[in-house]
Amino acid sequence: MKKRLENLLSSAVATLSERGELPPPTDLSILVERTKDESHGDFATNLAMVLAKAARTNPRQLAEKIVAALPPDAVVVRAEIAGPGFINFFIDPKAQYQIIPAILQAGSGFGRLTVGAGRRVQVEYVSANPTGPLHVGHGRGAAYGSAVASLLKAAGFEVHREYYVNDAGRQMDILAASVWLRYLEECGERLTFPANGYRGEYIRDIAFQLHRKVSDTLRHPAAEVFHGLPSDEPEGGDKELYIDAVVDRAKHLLGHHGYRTVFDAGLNSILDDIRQDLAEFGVSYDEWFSERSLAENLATEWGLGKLRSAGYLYEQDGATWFASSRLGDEKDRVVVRDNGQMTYFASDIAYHHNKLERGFDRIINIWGADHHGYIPRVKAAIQAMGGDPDKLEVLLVQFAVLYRGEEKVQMSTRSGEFVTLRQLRNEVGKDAARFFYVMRKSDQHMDFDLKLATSKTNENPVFYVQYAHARICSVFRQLDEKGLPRDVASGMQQLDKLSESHETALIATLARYPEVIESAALQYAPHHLVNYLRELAAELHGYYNAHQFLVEDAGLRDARLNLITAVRQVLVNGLRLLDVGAPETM
RNA sequence: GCGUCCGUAGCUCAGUUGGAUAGAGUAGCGGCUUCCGAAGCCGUUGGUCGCAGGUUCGAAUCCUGCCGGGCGCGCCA
Repeated sequence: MKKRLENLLSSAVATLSERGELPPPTDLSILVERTKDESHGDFATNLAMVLAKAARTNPRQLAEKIVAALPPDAVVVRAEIAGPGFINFFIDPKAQYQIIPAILQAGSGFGRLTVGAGRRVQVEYVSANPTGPLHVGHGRGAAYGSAVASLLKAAGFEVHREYYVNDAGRQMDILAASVWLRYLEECGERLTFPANGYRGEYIRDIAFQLHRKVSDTLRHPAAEVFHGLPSDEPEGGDKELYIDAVVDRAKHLLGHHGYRTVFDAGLNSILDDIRQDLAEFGVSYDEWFSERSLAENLATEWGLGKLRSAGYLYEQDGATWFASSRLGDEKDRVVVRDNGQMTYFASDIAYHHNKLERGFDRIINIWGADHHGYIPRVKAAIQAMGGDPDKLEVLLVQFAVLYRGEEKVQMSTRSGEFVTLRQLRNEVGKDAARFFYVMRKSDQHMDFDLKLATSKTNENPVFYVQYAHARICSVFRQLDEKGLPRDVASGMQQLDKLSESHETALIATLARYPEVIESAALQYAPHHLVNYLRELAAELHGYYNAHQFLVEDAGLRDARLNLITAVRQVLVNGLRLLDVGAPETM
């Protein structure tokens, strides 16, 4: 409908230009919006106000000319000029009714668009280090990333969902060392655990399983393990130097094979847990991309080689630096440390090089907001490798602060008593968690009220929307119980009986759904969809309370049943994009 | 200190490629069930859009400064 009006307007502008009443058309984009106020008609455009300056006339006069030049259209009842120069369009209600058969015919495909035109988009989200279970911060990234990917797919993009598994690098070595030390404790060794090791209870579980599997074969006396190491932080040393020394010692004593056994025990156990956790959260991936595979394929060296040949690498203080400051970053960044180890950033350069090579039209990274300072260096790397930095879009997700009613839920990674995503799901359920996480703009802090998420009242937006769906299902159960007939085709013939204000408003809201999907997808803003669903549910509840659906008049009854069937379909489609259930009974 | 994001009703938040009288939920107040699920609905109270300038037909939205807050500023990831 918007498109149709835009075409009418551009034809009117063309006519005026030919007559010389307007300057030759530039590449102006005609903006047609839905009105907020009924008295302003159904759609409005600010076209006359935008063009007034170039036409050297006042907006209202120009608006009159534009309206006069509009080609006739069966659907447009009238066009009015209002306010400072808006042109308001009033649409024939009969044309609006057609959305109902359109929705029922399209079914689950209603709201599937073609704006994406099959362009390939890669979406990377969560990508938490496999050094421990997912916590509630990752949950928001998971819900958001998953919703964005689903929206883009609905909008017609070809979407590739990816999790970057940091299964290489220093943190994983620290994890392996932590597992090994707990394993030694299982064997009966007594030792002091490093300040910078992973202290979570899950490490003990992994060590316990490892010990059951390999018994004492990887055991070394504690005295041998810690002999000659620098002092740890509590003894006045440097915890970073200390943990690195512990890692080296583990590698040395265990040998390649033994070390790998410990390393993989930790990695596989945690990664399996993360996979299962996400699966239960309804979050899925097309690919789990291994960082280690980059090293094994020498991709990291290759990526750095690319930077070197482009003249962006230099040596200083024994380390290798990337001159990212020449490409907009605050300062240059180390890619190879003076001890010969690659930094995380070196892998990331290779990873992004790999993404570029795969030929995506757009690359979307979803990161925690605390990583925002990391964006310029990655963009710089892409540019240095000859790629287009604008292809990369980094979406930031702020952490959610958990509350139970008024009370803030304390979280502390240090003490290990952080709330895991699994704990959250167990407390509020998958549907509420998914819905709440994407209810707010992603780059904004949010308060997540656990008590509200579990309450079964109208205060809880999840239940409110789901209840609208269940209520419609209930109407159809009543229809059966009363033994009333239903004739869909006949209802379609008599849609013009839907003349109550609740009905026309509901129809207009239904017609908006594809526009909501488009803007939510293009703006990476699932909260737009959430707000829409709440609005649609509210209108359904209001309609339900104001009018009886199962009325005597069979024609009116069938028309109303067709309308609420369409509402149910849109609720289902929208909730499915968020992976929130649409139960038939509550 | 530098960078970056943010500041909208008592509370939680929408609304920012500039548009008409700034919205919703919740809290408060007052109503609605012989009838399809009251897990609902209707009405009402409540705002210097952080402050001060600027840009223009028009600013919550864009620009500048200030105030207040989050995050970042490692040869960590």
